Amino acid sequence: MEKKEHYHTRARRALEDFFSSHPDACFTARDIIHTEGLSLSEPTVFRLLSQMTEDGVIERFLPEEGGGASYRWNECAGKGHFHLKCDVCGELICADCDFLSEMEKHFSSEHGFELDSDRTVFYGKCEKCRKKETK
Amino acid sequence: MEKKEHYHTRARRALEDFFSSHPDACFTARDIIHTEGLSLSEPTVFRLLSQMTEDGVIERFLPEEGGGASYRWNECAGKGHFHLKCDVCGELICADCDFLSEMEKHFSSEHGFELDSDRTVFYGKCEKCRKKETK
DNA sequence: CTAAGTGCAAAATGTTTGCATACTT
DNA sequence: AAGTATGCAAACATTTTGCACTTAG
Repeated sequence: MEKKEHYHTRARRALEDFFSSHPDACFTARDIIHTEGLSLSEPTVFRLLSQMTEDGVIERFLPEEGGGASYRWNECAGKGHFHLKCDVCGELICADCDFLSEMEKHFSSEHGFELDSDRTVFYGKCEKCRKKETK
Repeated sequence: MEKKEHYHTRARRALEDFFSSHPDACFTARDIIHTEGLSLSEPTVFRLLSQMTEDGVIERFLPEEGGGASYRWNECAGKGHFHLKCDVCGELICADCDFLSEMEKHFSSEHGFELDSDRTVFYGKCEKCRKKETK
């Protein structure tokens, strides 16, 4: 639970700028390594991604199919929210509504389970993709 | 959506037997490869795990930290259920209660999201581990 | 000056593929 | 006989490590 000391280096700033200027998009380590403007080495990218995830600056999402973990700017840090991931278009939707506390209550009282909503990802099909299909 | 034809081979039977006789435990490909009684090669294990997951015989869970994906006998195949994964002891609990349809209803009406409950894993802390901590 | 960060090369993991052989149907 | 499965070796992809060097505080 101790905050580690981080120097403000070029690499760290570059990554923070990169994520914060694409707040809704997910990137893999690979994406970042191959982004021209950044030119960061593999170890540096993985090290920074891990640190920034631990610090809550970005969020980490596990790989679905091929490829590695993906990361995204964490706008709603610590706010209590949940994620909806569309299996069709791949979009990751950040949701925040009252139902969350209802879910937490249910899991706690009925299953004795303390839900960590920030880490839980709901899979399914998003509104856009559902509409497309019923055409 | 077409069912692929599968031969009943020694390897396939061995894996099915293995999973069905440990219905509550999760195994990685690595675990299986190193299980003495089975003696299956790496490619065979990965190929079978993929096929059996597609066919719904087993369930696949993505890696949390280190290690690869883990697999488990799918007892509640197609029954509509959800999973609670304890971050502390790692246990994966299979839950099946009425709240599920309530959740589906909420996501559908409020978020336009069609939930695939079978694939969704809730992270948090299970009853046992919560009790342990408050000692 | 000291602690932390960086890049390179190499290693460790997890998973997949090409291909010749063996098994199921 | 035809189609699928297997094992080996090798390829691939992702992530980590060791180490010499640089940079921030």
